[in-house]
Amino acid sequence: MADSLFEGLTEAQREAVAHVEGPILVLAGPGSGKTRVVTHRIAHMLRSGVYSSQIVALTFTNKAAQEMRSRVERLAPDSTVWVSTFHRFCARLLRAYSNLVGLEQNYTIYDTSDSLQILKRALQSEEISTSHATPEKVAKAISWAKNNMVLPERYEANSHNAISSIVRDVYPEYQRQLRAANAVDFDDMLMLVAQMLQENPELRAALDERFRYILVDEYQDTNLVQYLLVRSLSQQYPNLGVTGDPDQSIYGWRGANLNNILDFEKDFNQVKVVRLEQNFRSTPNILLVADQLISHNKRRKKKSLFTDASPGQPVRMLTYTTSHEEAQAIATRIAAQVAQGKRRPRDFAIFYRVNALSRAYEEALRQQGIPYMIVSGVEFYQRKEIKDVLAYAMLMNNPRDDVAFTRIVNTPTRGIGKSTILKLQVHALDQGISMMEAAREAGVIESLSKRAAVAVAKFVSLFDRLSLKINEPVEDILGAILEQTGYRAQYENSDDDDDVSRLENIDELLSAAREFDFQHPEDGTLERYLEDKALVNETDNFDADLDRVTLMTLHAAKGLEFPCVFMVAIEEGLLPHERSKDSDAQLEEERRLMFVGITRAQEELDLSTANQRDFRGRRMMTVPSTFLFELPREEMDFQAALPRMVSPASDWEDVHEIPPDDFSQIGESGDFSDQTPSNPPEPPTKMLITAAEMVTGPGSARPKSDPNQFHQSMAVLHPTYGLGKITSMSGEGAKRTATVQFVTGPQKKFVLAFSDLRPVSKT
DNA sequence: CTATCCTCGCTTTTT
DNA sequence: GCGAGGATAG
Repeated sequence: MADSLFEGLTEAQREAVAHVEGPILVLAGPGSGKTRVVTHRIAHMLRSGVYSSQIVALTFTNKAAQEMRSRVERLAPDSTVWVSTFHRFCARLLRAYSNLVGLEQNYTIYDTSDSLQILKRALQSEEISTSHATPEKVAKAISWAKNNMVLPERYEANSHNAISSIVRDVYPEYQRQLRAANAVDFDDMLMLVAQMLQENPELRAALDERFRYILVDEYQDTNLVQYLLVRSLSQQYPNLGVTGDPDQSIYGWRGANLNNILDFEKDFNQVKVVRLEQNFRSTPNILLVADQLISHNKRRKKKSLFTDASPGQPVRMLTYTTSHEEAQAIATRIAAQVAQGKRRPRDFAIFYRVNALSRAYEEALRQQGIPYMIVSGVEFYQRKEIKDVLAYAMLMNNPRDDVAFTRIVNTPTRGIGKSTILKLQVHALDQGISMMEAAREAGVIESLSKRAAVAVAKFVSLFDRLSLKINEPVEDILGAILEQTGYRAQYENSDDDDDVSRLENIDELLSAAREFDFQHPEDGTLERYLEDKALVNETDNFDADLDRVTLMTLHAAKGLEFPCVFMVAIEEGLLPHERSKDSDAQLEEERRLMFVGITRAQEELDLSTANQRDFRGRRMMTVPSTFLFELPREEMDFQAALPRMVSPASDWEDVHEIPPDDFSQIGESGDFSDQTPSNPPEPPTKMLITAAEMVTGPGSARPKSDPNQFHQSMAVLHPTYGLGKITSMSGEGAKRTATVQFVTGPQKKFVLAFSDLRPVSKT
């Protein structure tokens, strides 16, 4: 039946879609329609008589899962195919079979910072000195072990590595304390399920049968545990379909093992291999550059990428004298194209290797009045007030959760100080009980003063009162926490802007809880709600609908595409990064990173370097990346970015040599803009003028503003952050401060008398 | 206990 | 150059 599922597909794509039984490896080059193939394949399986309950599709991120789910739904509206992240899949299995791995069904999922608390405690109780290794480093090493299925008792220290001996000593205790708290860390979720399947052959066989068809997306990013997991569920029914591209594996540093995809054909019998090599995204010129670069990697599977698109413009390679000029030139180019109506801001993206580089481009864009957004992975931190409130809920759900207990026993303050908490902890450890249980025995703990014991007893009764509500709707539970603990009260009636915003965040949490209750009329348990909270990251801050230039790291760019891409700072030490240069494997990963960046571009691609770069507050001479010498230079457009540059490609190797007089520029003082020949950018057309445009020139001595002219909700301008709005104010006279929410994202607090804030006139 | 000072160190990031 | 986290003072 040549049905609609195959319409418009290439030969290779059809081949993959048509495959139902047995293992299949789909090697999907960039822009080759991979998701389309996977979703159509699922739909085809369903039409071929496979029950949707027998299929599970695993992804890494919630975003990918969501995307796949909605696309499957479109093709097969009433199917109940389970599309899930690895972690959520494992979370469910752990709930069902918790007893097999020493957990209770209501176990807690610790995030990275919670786990770190446990680790610090474990380091303390084992009396291990961390003077030569931070807890963070130890945590990383433990995570590595867990990703590689190394159980605590099997861990062996490496004599060359100081951290590994610490890990050997602390890993078992860390794991004990997690189990004592009835908690798991993220890595446990996968490792424990894998362990459970190894130790319980009947269960493994049953689940293998239940999940007869398993699909794994981004297979090149799987680690050993994930590999063991899917392999053990594909024994009697080896219908494992994996999709990925070894050339786009950029997460080796967090445990991804390239061997999984490279050896897939060895791991299973009669593997069907389909290569998706036709690219539907980029021009041949861009593809050629990508292909030449990646051909320098050894550990890969060769693919020949091709496209039907017309050649398009050559890829440009630009060398600037300074990073400042690089940023200016990019911003000017974008401004000009937008002004001409040729492109919109959202058509452009700027990619860099490290977040710390973003500033220069931000500033240049701001000066040009171009709207932009930064997609950054660092703003992930959880807000304190949210974590506090949820900690109460977590403790209700799992009273053994010592991290939650420690967090809220004195929040808001109720006279239970550090030493009291420590005494409770010691008592708990002695008796082999949880801190909550220890708190119940406060009256008989000798070391505790009468006063402390009373404070603790009061807390316990408060907690018990709250716990009565555990089966009520989540919104009611959180509401009760906020009222009965006095948590809300401590922030109410406060003028402080931080407190105001805390209350706003709390209200948002409540309305999200209401939404959860609404969405889960049947299974809206607190347990379920907390699992959602633990496994979903709400800061999905990339909104493709906004008409803004996108700034992001190369890692963040994976999976996206833009008509016009600028890849910047392609210099030794940055790309490849200096910390990646000691091994070939890491160097190849850096090359893949560049490959990923290049292949995001649909029509235009600019690669650039600067001879001098301002970075981390210092000015440094740079060396162009070795990767640049691996590109098809004859096919590219080498441009002198500035009058001073040597332009022809033949002289290009000389460009990075520093003319003697250039050293005069190296110094700690002085603004670049003084030295650069000023070629003022074309002023953008009127419709483009944003607030930043109105800022007076850099460094001009402007009198500070009178604090009294500011008021709540006023639009203001800052020379660095651009346009913003005053969300709240506090203090008086010289100490009067304003909190400003900037349109570019950040929220900052200013002492008005000393700030460079200016009101925006309404004219 | 909390505010502020100072030191350190510094890829990439999801769950 | 900047922010997190520890130390110290009030």
